Amino acid sequence: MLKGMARPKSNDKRNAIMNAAVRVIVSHGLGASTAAIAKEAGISNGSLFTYFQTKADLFNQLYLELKTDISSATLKGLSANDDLRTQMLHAWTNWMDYAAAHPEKRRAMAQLNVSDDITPETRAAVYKNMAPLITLMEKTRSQGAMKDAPANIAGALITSLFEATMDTVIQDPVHARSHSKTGFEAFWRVIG
Amino acid sequence: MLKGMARPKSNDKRNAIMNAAVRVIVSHGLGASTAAIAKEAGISNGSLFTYFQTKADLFNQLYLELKTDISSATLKGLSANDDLRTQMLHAWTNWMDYAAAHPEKRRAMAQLNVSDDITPETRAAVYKNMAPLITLMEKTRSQGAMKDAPANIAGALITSLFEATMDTVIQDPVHARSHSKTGFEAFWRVIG
Amino acid sequence: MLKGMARPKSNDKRNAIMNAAVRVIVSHGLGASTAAIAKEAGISNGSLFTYFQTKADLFNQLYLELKTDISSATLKGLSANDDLRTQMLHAWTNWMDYAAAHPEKRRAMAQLNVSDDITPETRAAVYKNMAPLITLMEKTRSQGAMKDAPANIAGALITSLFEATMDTVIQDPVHARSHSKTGFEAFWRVIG
Amino acid sequence: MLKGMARPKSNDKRNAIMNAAVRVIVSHGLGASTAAIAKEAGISNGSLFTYFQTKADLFNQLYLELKTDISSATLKGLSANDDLRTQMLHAWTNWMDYAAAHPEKRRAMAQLNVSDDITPETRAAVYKNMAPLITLMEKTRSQGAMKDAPANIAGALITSLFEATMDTVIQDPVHARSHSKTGFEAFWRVIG
DNA sequence: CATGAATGAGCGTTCATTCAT
DNA sequence: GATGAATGAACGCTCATTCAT
Repeated sequence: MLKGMARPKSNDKRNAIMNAAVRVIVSHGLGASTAAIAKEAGISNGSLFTYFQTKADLFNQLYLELKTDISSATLKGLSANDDLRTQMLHAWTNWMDYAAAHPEKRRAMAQLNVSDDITPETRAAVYKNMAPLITLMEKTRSQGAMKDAPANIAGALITSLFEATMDTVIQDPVHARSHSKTGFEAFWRVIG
Repeated sequence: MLKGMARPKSNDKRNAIMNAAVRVIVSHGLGASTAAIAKEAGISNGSLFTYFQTKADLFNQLYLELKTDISSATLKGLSANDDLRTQMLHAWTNWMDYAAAHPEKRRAMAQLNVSDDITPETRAAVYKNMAPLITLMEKTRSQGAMKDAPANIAGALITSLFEATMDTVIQDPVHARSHSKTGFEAFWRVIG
Repeated sequence: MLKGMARPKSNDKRNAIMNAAVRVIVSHGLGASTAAIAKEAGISNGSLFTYFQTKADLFNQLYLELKTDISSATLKGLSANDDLRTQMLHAWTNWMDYAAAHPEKRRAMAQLNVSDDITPETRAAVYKNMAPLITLMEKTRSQGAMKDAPANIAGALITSLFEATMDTVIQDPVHARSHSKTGFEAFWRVIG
Repeated sequence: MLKGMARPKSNDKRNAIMNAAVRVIVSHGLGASTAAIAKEAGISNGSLFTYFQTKADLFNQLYLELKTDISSATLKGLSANDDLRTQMLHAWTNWMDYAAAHPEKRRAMAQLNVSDDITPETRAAVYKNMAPLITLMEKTRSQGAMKDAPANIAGALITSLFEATMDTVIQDPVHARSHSKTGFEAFWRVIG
């Protein structure tokens, strides 16, 4: 690293705050105090503001990171050579596995989804991250039952099936595999 | 009017508070202050507590009322003689019409849905209100593509399609009819 | 009663408020709300202000009445022919009997004693009511062990013995008679 | 000073709050607002809660501190070799001197004495502080005029004489010495 | 850069008092 | 006169943010 370069401060600490925020949001909602998050992260309340300018800033960065994580987890191992259904199922399964492995992150994300603090810029960045997935979905849609439907309603319906399946998987993890399969089949009936 | 009768509690005022709460929740989230709600309703901050014991109480009553409204709007004109698809489509259309006509109520409801203030009792009462709809949906499910799926995942998927369609209708009201149709068809492919 | 004379409104209701105030002060302190007192009295919160201009006004009148009651109870049956010790014992016993019979009144009085709401005027009126007792005490003092002490310290000491005995009688009513006797003997050693 | 050490909690500030509380309680009673106390202490209202978790907590700590102060002032210079009367007079004089020097503290203490905010734990701690004095008093009592009286009435009578004398000393400080002497003589007649 | 005390606006709620009915 | 809804100032307390150490 070059001298004089802006130090990224401690990435460990930044991550600790992020992880603490997830836990505290899950247990106390978005109204959780920054002090509580700092404490959970093992740092002083003041230090939190060395890493994030404001609480809203923390929430935006956290939201983006959670979505980025899930996005790359979902796309892992995807092969463009496979047929669309195979790719889609692969992505779907990745997604569900991730959600099952990180239920807290999913829960925090669900809260942040409805927060007024998340800016349009963040939402746009999230959207951009998911571009490959959206492309895949669009390709699928344009050849299947929804080929004539506008993209917005199609996207909304599909996303909603993803999320509903995920939430069921988290709430009833014992039957995760079965729920995932049921969800995918419904999904494929809708879009395939 | 009886002698010794003071100004009675005004239903108009109660409604004004409810409506104000909807507007303020939409624009400022569940963190909206009771003072802001009272001001929007055109009453003093203290008066709000004449009509609702606590902020949580207001939120619970509001949630129940919104859900009850939408529930009865949805069931209006339903005829048990029709075949299931016709009944389901009728309900679906009612629901979407209501959502399109009251977008703010829908948005407030979405926020209240995830609020910690809503008690299990309120959720149970809401559930009870929607019993006829749930029965109809269960009957449909048990004869269609999801006949072998457990109820929890089925319910989650179906609800999610409702909500996704509704939100699209609200966000793009110009094409409300078309979105409603697209959503219903997807819905029917999933459950029918 | 003459026509046009200011009606004392309902004395029953006034008394009901007074009695309710005693009970509520005992159980909830001087911070008790006027609404709570009104409810205990079986009237509406607004009506309380027909009988008392302010909460402080109620407290002042109540204090005066409680002190007046105890004053006259104490003096009942006193014969100026008896020697001082006999008169004093008689008064003392009356006082203790009253306190034992009305422990709530005593407790409310104790609270009002330290209230900032009680005006100097009320305190003066109370003092005036107790004049015969004070005279008796002064006569006793001027012939006994405190004959050379200034009146203020003497009065304070004597009052304090009264009150301490009373409070013990109320807290341990089973031994009321014995405590009363012990207290009087101490009192007589001080002043007699 | 260690690195990373922030501004430490200031004992000066804590004391300022305590002293401010005494002054404000004297002038406005126990209903005094925390904001008023903070202002009188020259700090922000929020800062008060850095030093005391709740208003009741402040009151409890204040009460304990006032009582501890007076307790140690009273016991200062006491010699177990002296006869009981000498020891008792020494304590009595200390006490009166302290009260005369700190009339506001005495007044605040009198208010806190009757506060519902003071917990049994605090009262127990106060009692423990005063143990030597109580022991001395018990020894005296058991040899004197009240040797056959139960402890509760004896304690109440004695305490009441202390307090009555103190209050007179404060209200009429010009004759403090004389009042103190008068009070002690009465006290000794009661217990000695 | 870390710390945690300091700040003060803001919150939900209470309550003495007023006044329309 | 009786009623209780209406009022708004006040309260205890929290918390995002700043800044002295």
